[in-house]
Amino acid sequence: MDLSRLAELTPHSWKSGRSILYGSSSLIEAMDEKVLEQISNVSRLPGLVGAAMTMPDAHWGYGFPIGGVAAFDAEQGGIVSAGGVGFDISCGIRCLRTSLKKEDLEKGKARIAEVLFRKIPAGVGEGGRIRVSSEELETIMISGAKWAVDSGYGNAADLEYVEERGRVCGANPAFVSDLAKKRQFGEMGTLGSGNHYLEIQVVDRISDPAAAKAFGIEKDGILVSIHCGSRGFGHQIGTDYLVLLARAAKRLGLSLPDRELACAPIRSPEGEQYLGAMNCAINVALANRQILSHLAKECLDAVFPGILVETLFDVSHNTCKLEKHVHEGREKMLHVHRKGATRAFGPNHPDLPQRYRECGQPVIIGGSMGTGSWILAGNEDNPAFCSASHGAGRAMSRSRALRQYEGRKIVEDLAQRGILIRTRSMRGAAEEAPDAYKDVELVAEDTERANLARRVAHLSPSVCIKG
DNA sequence: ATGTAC
Repeated sequence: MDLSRLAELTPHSWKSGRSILYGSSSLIEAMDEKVLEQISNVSRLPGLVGAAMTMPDAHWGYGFPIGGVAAFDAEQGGIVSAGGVGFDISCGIRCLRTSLKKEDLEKGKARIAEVLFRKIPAGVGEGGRIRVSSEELETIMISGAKWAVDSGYGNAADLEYVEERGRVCGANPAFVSDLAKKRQFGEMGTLGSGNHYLEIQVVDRISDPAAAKAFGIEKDGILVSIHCGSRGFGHQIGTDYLVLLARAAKRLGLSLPDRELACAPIRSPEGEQYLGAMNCAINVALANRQILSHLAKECLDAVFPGILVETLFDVSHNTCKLEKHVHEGREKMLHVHRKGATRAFGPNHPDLPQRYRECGQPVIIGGSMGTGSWILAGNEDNPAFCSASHGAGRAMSRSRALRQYEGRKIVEDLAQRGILIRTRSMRGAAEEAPDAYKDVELVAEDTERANLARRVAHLSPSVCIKG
């Protein structure tokens, strides 16, 4: 991206019209011009409050850039957009802390890789062993991770450390198509494909000891991170509502800068229907990660008997949420779209569990396959409607990565470095090559320098089950 | 992201 088109606000934020791009000049320069074009389009949608923003890990997406944040006010004709949430609704990361230490893991590393690979359903169309009835699915849509806990997957203590305590309000199954429901019956408790993974990680650097203590992590400790979403269910809702919202925009005469930005006023039948369906998908994703956490725990217990596994936190990064924010000195209820962006509540936020009230919400930046990840903590004066980066962010398209890399070689190279990848798709491994992503170190550093969140601990991968 | 593509 050509920096001369942007006004430098700070060394880590750049402005163009009503858009703000967060990140240092090197990350912004490396971004596709499309990111600026897309976020500028978003900034012209009705009812936007403040600026449309991109996080340091942003890249080109469908309509909205991935790494995009935009808040809309229903009282000012604000809109909701399916492209502003993404197809994988409520995709996110569940992070588990364990009582295991680095040296204990080494002894059982190959074994846990095999057990996880056998037990965690992963890959395109890979169904799980769990079958739910249509009545159960209705309950899942309303109760999210709470349904999973009530059904024996995990325990109530987990829910305390899941965004919205495992269940969002406003879910309305009546607005979900039969096709979306049908696609989910066999997919509860499955990882999916693409950038999804289940990874065992070693805490190898602590940069904020106080927050690390609150998060219950220490150097050489072992964490498990599960990155996945709402599978075919959310995808189908996204597909269904792109059509419906485009029709609504046309009917209401909204002029859209890009047809991929199909949207409708929050206060319109279609807007309300989308939000009702999207909230069902959030709950499905939260239930999915709860089940997967339980399965992972069973695997860990089989290989490391007596291991303690607790939920550190569960963050979604593809959502639209109604939240209270202070803008220009006034309190407002806003619909905040975060597409490939993590919510990052700061210290003293009333929605945080007591344990994290003082240090702020755990913010997870999931790295690419074989590279590191970061855990950060939310700041009280976050400038982006309490949002932060969600991952390394792609630097290269999937098709280009596929041309450039060979999956098997990527997996072998990582094995040489002691990182065990288990996948059913070598094509996926090529698409997910570490170098097809931005440098997660730069993303985490810029996230901190832009005041979006502050770094707490660096994690390095040890075992990774890829979708 | 996706029972991977109108």
